[in-house]
Amino acid sequence: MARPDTRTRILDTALRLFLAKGSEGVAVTAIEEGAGLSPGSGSFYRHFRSKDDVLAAVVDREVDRAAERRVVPGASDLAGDYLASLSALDDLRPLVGLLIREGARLPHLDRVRDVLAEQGARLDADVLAARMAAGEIPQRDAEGVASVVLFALVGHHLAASFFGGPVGVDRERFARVLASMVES
Amino acid sequence: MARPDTRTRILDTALRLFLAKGSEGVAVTAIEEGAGLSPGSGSFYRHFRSKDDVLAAVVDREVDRAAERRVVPGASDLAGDYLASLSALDDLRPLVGLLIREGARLPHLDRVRDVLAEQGARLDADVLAARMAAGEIPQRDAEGVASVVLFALVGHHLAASFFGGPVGVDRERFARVLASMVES
DNA sequence: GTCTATAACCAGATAGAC
DNA sequence: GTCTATCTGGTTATAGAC
Repeated sequence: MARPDTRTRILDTALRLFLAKGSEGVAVTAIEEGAGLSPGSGSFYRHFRSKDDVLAAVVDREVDRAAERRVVPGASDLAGDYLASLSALDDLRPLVGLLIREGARLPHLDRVRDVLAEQGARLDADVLAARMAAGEIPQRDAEGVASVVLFALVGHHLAASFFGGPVGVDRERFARVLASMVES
Repeated sequence: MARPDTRTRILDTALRLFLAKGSEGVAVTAIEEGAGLSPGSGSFYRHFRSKDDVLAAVVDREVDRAAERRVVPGASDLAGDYLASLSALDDLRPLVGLLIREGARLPHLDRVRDVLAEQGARLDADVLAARMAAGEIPQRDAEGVASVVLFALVGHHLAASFFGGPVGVDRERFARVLASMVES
C-alpha cells in the first residue's frame, strides 16, 4: 500500500482536523504539516485554491462515499433492519460530524441533505403501513411510528458519535427493544 | 424594562453570535458592535479578559439557567411526561447548541454533562421497571426501553434544533405515539 | 466606562528559486 | 511540486485621553 498522493493526504488531514477543531480553528499551516508538507510553505495552494475550497472538496468526497453505499433492501426482520440502519449511520459519521460542526456554513448543503434523506428513506412509513395492513404488526399511526424509529436511531447514533463511544445499552439490544416496541 | 447593562448585552450578543458562527468565527469587534459599543474599541475588555473568558461566562450562565429549572415530577400519563420532556429540552436549546458547535473545546464540560444528565434522569429505567412490575405496562427490557425513549426524544429535539423548526410529525403526535409504543 | 489609536501577532495567500 | 521568503489583511489586546 503506497503512500497516497499529496492531494489525498491533504484531504485526509483536513477532514481529521476539521472534525476535531472545526474549519475555522484549523490553519492551512497545520494542514500542510499533517500532510507531510513544510508548514508555512504555500505548497497547499498547488492543490487547492483556498481553505474554503478544500472544505468543499472534503465534503464532496464524503458525500460521494456516502452515496456509493448501496442500501440493502428490507432484510428479514425489523431488528435486523434497525441494526443495519445503525451501521449505515456509522458510515455517515464523518459527514454527519462535518454537518454538525460546520452547520449551515457547509457548501452543497442541498446535496448533503438529499443523500442523508435517501439513506433514511428505507425507514419509510409506507413499509410500516403495509405491514400493519397485512396484520404483521399492530395497527398504529404509521407515520408517527416511522418518525419515532427514525429519531431513536439517529439519536442513538448522534449520542455515540458525540461522546465518542457507545452510550447506554449496546446497539444489538437497542435494535431488539426498538423492534419489539414496533411489533407489539 | 430598562436596557440591560453592558456586561449582559455582551453576554447576550456573544451567545447569539457563537451559536450562529461558532466562537472561532466571531471577532471581538463584532461582539462590541452587537452590544452597542464602538467596534474596534477595546471596551469589551473592560468587562472580560478575553474571548475565551466570555465564552466561559456564556456557558456558565446557560448552565445556571438550565440548573435552575425544576423538573416536574412524574405527571399523569406517559404522553404528558414525554411532552414535558420535549419542552424541557427546548429550554436547553442554547446550551445544547453551544455544546454541539464548540464540542470538546467548551469549558466546564463536566458541569454541563452533570446538568444534562440530571435533566435526563427523570426518564429513568427504574420508573419504567416499577410500572412494568405493577402491570401498568407490558413487561420488557426496562433499561432498553428507557434508552429508546431517551434517544427518540433527544433525536427529535436535535433534528428540530438543527433544521430550525419542527421535523416530521408534530410533538404532540410524537409523544402520543411514543407513549403508545411503550404502553402496549 | 467608552472612546480613538495603535501595537503585536497570526493566518491566508503569493512570488520566485530549485 | 516543494521549498524559502514575504506581502497583506484582519484580530486580539493594550495605551491613554475624556
